[in-house]
Amino acid sequence: MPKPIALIDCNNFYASCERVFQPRLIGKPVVVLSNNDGCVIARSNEAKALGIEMGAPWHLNKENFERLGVIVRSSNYALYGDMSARVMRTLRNFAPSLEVYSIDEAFLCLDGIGDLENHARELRRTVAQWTGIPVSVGIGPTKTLAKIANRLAKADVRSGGVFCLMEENQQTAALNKIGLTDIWGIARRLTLRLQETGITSPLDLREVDPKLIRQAFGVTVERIALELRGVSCLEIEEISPPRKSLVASRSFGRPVETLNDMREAVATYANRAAEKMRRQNLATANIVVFIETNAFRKQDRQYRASQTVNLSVASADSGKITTAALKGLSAIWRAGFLYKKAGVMLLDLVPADQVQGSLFQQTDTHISKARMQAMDAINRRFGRGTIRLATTGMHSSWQLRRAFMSARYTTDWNDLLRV
DNA sequence: TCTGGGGTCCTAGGACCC
DNA sequence: TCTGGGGTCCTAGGACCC
Repeated sequence: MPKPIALIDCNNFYASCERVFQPRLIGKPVVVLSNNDGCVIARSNEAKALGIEMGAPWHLNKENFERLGVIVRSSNYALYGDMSARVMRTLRNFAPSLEVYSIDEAFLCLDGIGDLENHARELRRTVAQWTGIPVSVGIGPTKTLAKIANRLAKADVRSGGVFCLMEENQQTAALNKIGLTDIWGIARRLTLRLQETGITSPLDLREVDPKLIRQAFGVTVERIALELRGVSCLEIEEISPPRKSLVASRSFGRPVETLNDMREAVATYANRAAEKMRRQNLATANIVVFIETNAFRKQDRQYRASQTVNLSVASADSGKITTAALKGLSAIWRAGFLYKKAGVMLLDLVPADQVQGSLFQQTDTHISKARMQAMDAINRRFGRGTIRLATTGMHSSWQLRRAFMSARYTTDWNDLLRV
């Protein structure tokens, strides 16, 4: 019997959070808008019933919402983050291990629980009582099937918010009811490509030889196909890995046309990004700046570009980061476009305290020498040929790549051997 | 063990997720 | 005029080394 995995998903999370503090919103159509009140990012069930779409632009729907009596809220991420933490704390009482997957979702390992459905119903009751947030529970032998179960828990009112897909016949019936895009990890593009090869339903995807899937669509889709069969490929990760990148970006209220205006915007984002980074005690070695026109305006000429700028020494210095971002900007700047969006990303984040005396402060020669040492060390430890085998095997190549990347800021070869 | 350019680094971008 | 913001993983392809 495979280990049962549950996916807990808060229903209409942001809208539900607003309701906890404003009970008069209960039973009414409520939508929550994105950062600049740009578009709809959460809807209560009543709002969904009125046909309001996810991502609907506010400016096109303002009057419509008023006419329908829809209550509109600007988003309040501090509040949602706090409510999320309360829900997660409550969930820890119901499982030996838990992965916080997003602000409103968690995977739970339910290994050793006898009556799964009963347990799930008790969990729902408790979360509702302690936090005021309604949740749905999907249970399956893999994360992907748990996701599908969760979707069905929401879709089927008779389920009472809990749906179980532990048995193969249940799984087959469920896969018959949904479309390819309902599968976690399959969106529009992949659906189109799958359909071209004759895979038109989730059941098709489950039955095709995974090796063929791998060849045509890569490892990610292969894993999904295996997960649909009940073969677990995605483990529960209790400890969230350290952040690798962060970004500060915004859409402009009105198009930006001049380099001066764009420089101002990019400098602002670079500062914001640097601030975020320092709050998390991180430093960066690679900075990306990107600019793009408004893809919604088909009548305008389109342009988008990005540029990476490498700092030879990792830094948390706002000034250096801003300078690098502006340098990148001049490389990609093209006059004559109506720019809609820009941003600054910080890549290859490392703990700021590890930067001192690390290889980042050494020359390229030192770094390549360190790389050779790492290769030698791996060959000694695992035998000659390991590197070649590992890099030709798809599963491990990126892990090995990471190991080499990490050689750039660690001098402890034992770290590499553990990978 | 087999094969026969092999291998790494880097950039850019696609695709997906919430 | 007005369509979010913040992430991850994977792959293709060029430069370069041996």
